[in-house]
Amino acid sequence: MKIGELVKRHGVSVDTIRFYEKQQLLNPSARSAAGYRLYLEADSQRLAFILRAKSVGFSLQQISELLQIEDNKSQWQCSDVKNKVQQTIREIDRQLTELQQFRQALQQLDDACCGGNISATECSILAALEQGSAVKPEQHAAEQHNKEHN
Amino acid sequence: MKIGELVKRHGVSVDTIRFYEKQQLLNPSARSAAGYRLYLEADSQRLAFILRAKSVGFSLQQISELLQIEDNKSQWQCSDVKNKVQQTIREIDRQLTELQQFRQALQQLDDACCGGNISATECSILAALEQGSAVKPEQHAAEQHNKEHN
DNA sequence: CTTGACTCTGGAGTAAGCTCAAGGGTTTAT
DNA sequence: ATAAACCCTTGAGCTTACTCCAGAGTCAAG
Repeated sequence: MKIGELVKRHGVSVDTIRFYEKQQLLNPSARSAAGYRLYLEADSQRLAFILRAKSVGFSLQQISELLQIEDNKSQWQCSDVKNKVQQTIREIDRQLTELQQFRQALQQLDDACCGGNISATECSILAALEQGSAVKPEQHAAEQHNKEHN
Repeated sequence: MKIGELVKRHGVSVDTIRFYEKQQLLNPSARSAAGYRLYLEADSQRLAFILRAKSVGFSLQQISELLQIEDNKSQWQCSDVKNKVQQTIREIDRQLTELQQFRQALQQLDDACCGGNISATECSILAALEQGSAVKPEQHAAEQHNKEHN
């Protein structure tokens, strides 16, 4: 099949396919006389592999490594594959930790801010960013009932 | 002070400062006769603001918006600032959700794989990526005791 | 035989946030 | 006076995963 049918089957663009080829992830099995890329069923399945791995969170670099194993399965062991998966999980965990820290820092700023229609000159969020001090809630002409915790 | 002292104080590179200037985040208060950038205390504090906001997870774009408020505090309200923070939190939450889904998908693959020294031809991870089917643990010459759940 | 759909190559552009290099002027200490 | 350390501008490069464009050849239908 030509590139047009391949992309129709998988819902990706031709540019994506050519990009994957440049990255050595997916080569056409042949070329027509006019130079058109020709793909076989096996190529289509390989593309499906790539897209599934991508949707699961692998980078193209990691997919390339998995494909090397896939291409030569008998020379690799289960543990090789599992190691790659676990390494990816660890990377994701690192990103999660970082994001959660950001979230927490922002949540603290958010909690301390009244969010009302008082002027931003008294905003505790800006104050914290200016002075880098610990977060202190605003105390304007109203009740202040969240002094505890911390 | 010249750029060299500024960067020494804050532990960033001169390239970073010049980049922030191009992004209109931080302009020197003056230039010397020879064209050297000259910064005042206020500039140094503004840089501190930027770096703190960055460490908390704001993008440069968002920092730019915060600085606009900071530059003209009296014309903004607390709620304006709080809204920006909450918007950022929502973006982070979206990223967290996505990462957690990736993590879960990978964890399922990982759980199903024995990770042993059997050949990768029987690896359940590769099988799942090839066929796109639900994850099924390998069943080789050993006990199989995790059939439930799912 | 022509029109339109399809395909080709090569190269540029995108977002984000810098980092580096080339080639040159300035300041400061000795 | 000269060398080291500092500063300047312009412009390119890095990373990831594409996307878009120009200019041109190819194929199938009518």
